Amino acid sequence: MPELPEVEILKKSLNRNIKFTKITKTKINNVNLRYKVPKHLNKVLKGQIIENISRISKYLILHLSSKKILLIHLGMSGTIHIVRNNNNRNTNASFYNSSNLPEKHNHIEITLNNNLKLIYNDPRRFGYFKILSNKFIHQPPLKNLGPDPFSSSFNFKYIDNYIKNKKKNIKNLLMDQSFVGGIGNIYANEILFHCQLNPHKKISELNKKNIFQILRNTRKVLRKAIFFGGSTIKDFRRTDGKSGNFQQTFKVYGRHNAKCSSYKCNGVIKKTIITNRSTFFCPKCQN
DNA sequence: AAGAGGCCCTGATAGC
DNA sequence: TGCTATCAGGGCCTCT
Repeated sequence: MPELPEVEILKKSLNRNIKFTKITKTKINNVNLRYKVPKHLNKVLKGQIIENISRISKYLILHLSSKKILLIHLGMSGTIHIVRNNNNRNTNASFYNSSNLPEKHNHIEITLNNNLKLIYNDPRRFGYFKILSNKFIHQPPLKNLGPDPFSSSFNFKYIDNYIKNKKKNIKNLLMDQSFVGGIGNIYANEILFHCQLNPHKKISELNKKNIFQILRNTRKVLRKAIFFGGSTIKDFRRTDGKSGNFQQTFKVYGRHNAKCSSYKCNGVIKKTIITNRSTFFCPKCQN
């Protein structure tokens, strides 16, 4: 489910609402995620102050006062909901209340000392929780990640050098987390449309102009998605349960058989499969 | 050794 | 209504 924009929105919401709160209790309802929920999770979290919340690629990171970190990956369908503990009255619209909270798949509940509770919900169980030491940057899974798309190390020289002697196509390159961290299927499709690049195009055929297009449009599309509150296709929800709106601006994703929205283009969006993932593009203006 | 494909899991929807 | 098949925002593992 969540790609960089959705995790970034989640990070900001958590920083607004739970930064410097103390964890009083952890309840594990179901240990079955991609990896089993660590047995010592409760022990590690209890009494900890959440000093900061950051994001690397699609990973969410809670920095604890013990200097350990809680790494959270949301997989395809993970969401974190902020719930007010006692919401009998004085209902605050910016949080979930018991009436719109999902009933199934609430794997983990973390109670805080400010009357709020975090609920991790994940129907498909591809997400996971992991405790890491303060050297987490140099440990898997983070150590193999490419630069953040917004960082200065994601630049022309880096891309130009990275694609040398490689054979894959441009869509798989964008989706490759060791090339750049955070782009998934939706945004890879959208970025390539804005670059007017065919997703099948081999990276060995990219010219200088193409590389600059990739740089510019990657940042443009992701920044816009964050501004629109992320994309809700099926089940992405913000921490308050509301949907994102970026999906209304999709140019190609999910738009097969629809008319291309490019100025003066009369092409029709086509759907194909690349490495098992749905791929959408306009055959006419993406070459 | 890079790259393609299978697979983990549940739920929604389409088609018969 | 009720079955079965297909498809989902990811990424690890295996095989070539």
